[in-house]
Amino acid sequence: MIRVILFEDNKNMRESLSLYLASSDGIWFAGAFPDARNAITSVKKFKPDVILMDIQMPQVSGIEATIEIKKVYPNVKILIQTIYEDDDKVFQAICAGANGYIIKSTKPENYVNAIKDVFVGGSHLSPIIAAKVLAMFQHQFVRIQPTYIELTQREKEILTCMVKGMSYKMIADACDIKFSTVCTHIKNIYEKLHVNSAPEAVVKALEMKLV
Amino acid sequence: MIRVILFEDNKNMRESLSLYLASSDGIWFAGAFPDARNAITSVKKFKPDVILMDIQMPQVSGIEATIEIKKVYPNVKILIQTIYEDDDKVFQAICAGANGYIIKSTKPENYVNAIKDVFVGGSHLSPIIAAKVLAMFQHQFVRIQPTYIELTQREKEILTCMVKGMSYKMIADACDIKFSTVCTHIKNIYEKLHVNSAPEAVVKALEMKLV
DNA sequence: GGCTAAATCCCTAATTTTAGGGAGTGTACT
DNA sequence: AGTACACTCCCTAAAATTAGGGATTTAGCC
Repeated sequence: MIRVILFEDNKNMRESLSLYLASSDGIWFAGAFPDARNAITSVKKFKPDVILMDIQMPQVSGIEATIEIKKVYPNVKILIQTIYEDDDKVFQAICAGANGYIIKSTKPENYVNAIKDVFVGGSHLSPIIAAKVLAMFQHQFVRIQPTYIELTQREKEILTCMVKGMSYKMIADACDIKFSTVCTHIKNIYEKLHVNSAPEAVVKALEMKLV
Repeated sequence: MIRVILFEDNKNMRESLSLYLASSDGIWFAGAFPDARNAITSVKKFKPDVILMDIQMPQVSGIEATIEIKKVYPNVKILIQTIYEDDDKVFQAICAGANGYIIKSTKPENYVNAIKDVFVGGSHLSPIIAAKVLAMFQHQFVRIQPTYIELTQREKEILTCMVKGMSYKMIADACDIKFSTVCTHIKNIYEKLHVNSAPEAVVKALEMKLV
């Protein structure tokens, strides 16, 4: 049996969800709360395996509650359930440590599926949310290089050293070349990247993921 | 009806999946292929809405095929189905533009659910995969600040200017303070961040997401 | 062979940054 | 009333970076 508690400010929603969960196989519904002000004590008292958490609640938001609970009970699974599907909320929820994110419009059996998924260590994301997460993920990692910049092997090597915060002298040592050669390379790098200083070059290198 | 094609090198798997999909409601199964060498021409010919793609295939991997197909047909939905659940494969698949990732052990009806999810613009991730994605996501974005560093408002402002590649003089102008004050602030910043140069400070600022 | 690009080296001089030091103002908290 | 801290400013001098210029060697390509 999976012990579940619910945080949800909307009375109707809270009562109907409670009823549904209480009558679901494999779920032991331990309690429902209209706000998350005493979330920690509730968790301590009811020892849930999975928490269903609304985002929009008076006093303490579901995001804040998630952060607090995860700090003290990192193994409790938290399933966000909300009507919000904007990037920011999704982003915050994930960063807070949520184990799943389902939108409220889903069929009630999806709640049970999601609870079972997160209980065994998986995550459950509604398709719309999953799409958002993947999009954010790609945006983060896929290299966008509109202006294709060609740095030579040596130049990349030296740029990498600069990113590490090394001085010209240290770079010369590390690459086993003369100080003056480092100067030359860096001059060329600046020209190729259209920058005029080390910090600028470093920022550009990082954002273009050249190194 | 959702037009679906399948890339899968394992004969048994290919045939049983084909059978199952061909008999599923709402799905028009258009074809199955043992490798992805002519993926583009197959897509052109069969005009699928959704492609089921294995990762491990001879000649051309499912990841490579995904990249190629997405380049030409960005609107075709690609659903990765594989036995691999290691971080690297998941990561690559997502970066390649996959719209979903399901592991082969799932029940056949999950295939149909996933196909329907991606067809309407959502994404579908198996719980284990979703958990991995969320973990990677958190790892990327959650600020790990073991050494809690407090920069004052002004210091953050100046650090931001440095990240933009501005010189001391430009910063002084921008913040409407004297050059010497900029020096003082930067000295303090270096002390707080335990660095000795502008590039280092910039890198640290970015990786600690202080700015 | 001639050409090009990468990589190496050197010089000078201007400019910028960094490392010391000290010092005054205002605000907020105790 | 006193203290702490953020913010401001100044000075000097050493160190590092940037901007010019030019030069050689090696390797690959036509």
